[in-house]
Amino acid sequence: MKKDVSTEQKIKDAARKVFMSKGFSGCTTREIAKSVGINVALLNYYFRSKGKLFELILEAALSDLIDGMVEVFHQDMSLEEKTRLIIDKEFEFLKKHPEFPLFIHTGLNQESDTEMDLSSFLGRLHTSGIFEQCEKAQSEGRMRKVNMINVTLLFMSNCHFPIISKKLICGIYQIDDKEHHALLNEHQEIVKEMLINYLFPNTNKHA
Amino acid sequence: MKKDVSTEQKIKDAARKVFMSKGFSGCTTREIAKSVGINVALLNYYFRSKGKLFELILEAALSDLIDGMVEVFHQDMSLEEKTRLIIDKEFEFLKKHPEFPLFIHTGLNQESDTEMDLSSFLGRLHTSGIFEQCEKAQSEGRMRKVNMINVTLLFMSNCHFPIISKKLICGIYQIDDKEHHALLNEHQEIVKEMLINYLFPNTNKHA
DNA sequence: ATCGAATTTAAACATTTGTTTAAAATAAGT
DNA sequence: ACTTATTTTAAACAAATGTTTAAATTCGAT
Repeated sequence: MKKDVSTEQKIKDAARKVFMSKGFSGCTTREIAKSVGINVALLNYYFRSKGKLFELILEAALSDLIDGMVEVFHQDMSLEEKTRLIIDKEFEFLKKHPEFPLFIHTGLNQESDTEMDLSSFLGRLHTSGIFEQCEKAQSEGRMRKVNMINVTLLFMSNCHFPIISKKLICGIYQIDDKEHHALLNEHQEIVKEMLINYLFPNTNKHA
Repeated sequence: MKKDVSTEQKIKDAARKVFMSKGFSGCTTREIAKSVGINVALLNYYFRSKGKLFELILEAALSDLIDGMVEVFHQDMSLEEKTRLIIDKEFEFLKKHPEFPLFIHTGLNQESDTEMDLSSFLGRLHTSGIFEQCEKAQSEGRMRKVNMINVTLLFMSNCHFPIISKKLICGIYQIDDKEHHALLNEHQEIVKEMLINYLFPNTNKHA
């Protein structure tokens, strides 16, 4: 029943790659099928439609995103350490998968009929204990009193956007891929310092 | 020869609206034509193809983006004042045109054959005098020594991403449009303080 | 009013696209 | 070996899509 890797999984992998680089309406089912080496009909045999397949891929990507964060949250570390670690991890991941953030946000915007339910992710964040750890640090004055949604935004903005904006930045400042990669490395350090300084102002007064 | 507003302009306006909300491959020429109330052929009479029209709209949007920034740069203000003003302006603009940032970045990534030339925008930034003003402040120790590309990234990340990520944030944290709007207002202040503190650390030690 | 150019339309074209149907091939169970 | 269910394919469908053609309409200038 199982080959080396099942056809179903091969389709998912190919679909993920194609959807990520071209978006939902930017590619065709035939393109995905061809990249797997199968017929178009087989794609609708396993998944019911292009839209269903897309939803599946998008949901998996979102799950990966949350999992990556939660994994760090679970560890036994100070918030400063978690901050550094999560920024490093995010940058390293995104350098390898640059299409990821744009895919997620355009994907969420193209959901035609049914809005995807993301509420389950909040549960995973809650059970990671990160909210309690922040709340405690905030009440003890070690962390700036900022809403957790704003904290989320600060992290994601400064990790994801530099990847999203690659074409714009390279186009305007006339730099090539190699220079942009160096830029990202610089920026990674900048973001770490800026966020640490902002969120934990007391601990880092003269670091 | 000219109506109240020319057909050409009406097409551009409609195309801008449709492209912004659905992306290049997410809409059809007929959809644009219908929203103007004209025939599909007329669209290709004024612009040569769907792709050409899209390039035009994208270029105009990019130009608007740069213009908005340059306009602030030209004014006679301190860098701290310009920082606050540009963040406020950007947030206000994006609250009114939330599709703008996603459109630009997916647009730049969908350019099939010809890469768009963005080098002209660098010239406009240079003549605004902002680079010299920063260089001076940096050499005088009033501004942190950060590459201007990184500065650009910091600003754009923290202004654009909160808009881009609306669906994700609302979905995860289960908030509605109204709450998200309030969130943006909070975030606007956070970003201003964080960036000012980071870029001009001396001036704001105990503000 | 008439001529010619610019504007607009209806219709058609050739592809492409998502999906389905029915048959063929493969695998599994007996 | 035979039967049945699963997997895969080729072909077809209807609808959609970007673009073009040729005719109609509008409009300014003479």
